[in-house]
Amino acid sequence: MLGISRQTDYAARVVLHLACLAPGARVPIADIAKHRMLPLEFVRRIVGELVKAGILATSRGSGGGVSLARPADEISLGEVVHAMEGGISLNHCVSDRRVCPLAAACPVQSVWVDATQVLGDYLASVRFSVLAQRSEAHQPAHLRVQAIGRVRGANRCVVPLRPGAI
Amino acid sequence: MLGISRQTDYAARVVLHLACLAPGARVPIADIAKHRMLPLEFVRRIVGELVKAGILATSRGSGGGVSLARPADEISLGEVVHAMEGGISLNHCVSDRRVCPLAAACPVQSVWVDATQVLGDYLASVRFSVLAQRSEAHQPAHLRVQAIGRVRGANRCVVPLRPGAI
DNA sequence: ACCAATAGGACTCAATCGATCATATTTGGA
DNA sequence: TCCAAATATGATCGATTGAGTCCTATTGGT
Repeated sequence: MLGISRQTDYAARVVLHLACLAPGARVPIADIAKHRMLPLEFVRRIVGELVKAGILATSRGSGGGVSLARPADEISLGEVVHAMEGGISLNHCVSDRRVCPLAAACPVQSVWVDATQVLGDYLASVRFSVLAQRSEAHQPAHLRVQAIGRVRGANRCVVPLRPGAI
Repeated sequence: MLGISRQTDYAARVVLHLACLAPGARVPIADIAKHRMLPLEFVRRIVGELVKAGILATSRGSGGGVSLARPADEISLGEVVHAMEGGISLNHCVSDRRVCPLAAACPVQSVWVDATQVLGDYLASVRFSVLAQRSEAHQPAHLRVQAIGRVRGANRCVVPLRPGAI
């Protein structure tokens, strides 16, 4: 089946979870795994990848946790897919023409290129700020409250709350 | 890397090869593997899959070989991808919502559905008749001649030639 | 100084992918 | 009738990658 890996699926849910919280909120990985029903140890590795990609930021120690490295508005689903899958390239000849000796005369090559572009453009157009808004329509505010519960003095980092959010 | 498997790549080239020949032409698998520079034994298995999917037809015995099961105009790249990959479904929750307990409230699920649709529609719009025409622009007629060379009396099947071809 | 909470990184296990080999089966022609 | 030419099928195999687990390093609080 042509599709994303489990890791990418989970990664998207992790980022979505953080995007649903107050901007800059930091929560432990275990919280995310619990609320989104994901295997804890696996989420650890995924978070590591997303940190390397500059999408998430972490802090260790008591009171530490995970937060978005940038505003949710500046993170696209395409970026997460790119980070976890190592890129989108429907066929090898898309990223490197030389792998196929017949590429110069191959009419399919350009189709793979176009299809890759079509898919990539679509995913890049989906921003997590929009996804978070849609999510709120379904799940009132209880997820946001979870983050606020551990804000006080957490790891010497003042978490900026949304205006009006208790 | 998010992309098709090697099998699908090869399958597309096999179908393209046949689409470039005279309509209904039948050639041995070995010929295809040789001209398209593909591993012979692997092409055998791929052809088997494409036959099951109703895209190719084979005949055994001396003079046997492979041919398109339908006119190239009625075969799309999407169909080949579907046959080889077992479908296009960017995430499991696309083909079966129940695999994710949070699907009902998940704003990403609909994005995977849409992205799957976008990609599938594009690939379905690419027909091999068009690809074959583009190919001819690059490679004059030598591939077609290869097929004609073994047409006479082949497997008691009269191969219809394109008008004007030798 | 110690302890508990937390992320980071190494590691294991199994499934899948890509490719090959060996054998059986069918067909046309000498 | 027999042989050669072809595909069909199933077993096999190594390498890669996916999914999941365990141990170690770091940090903040008491």
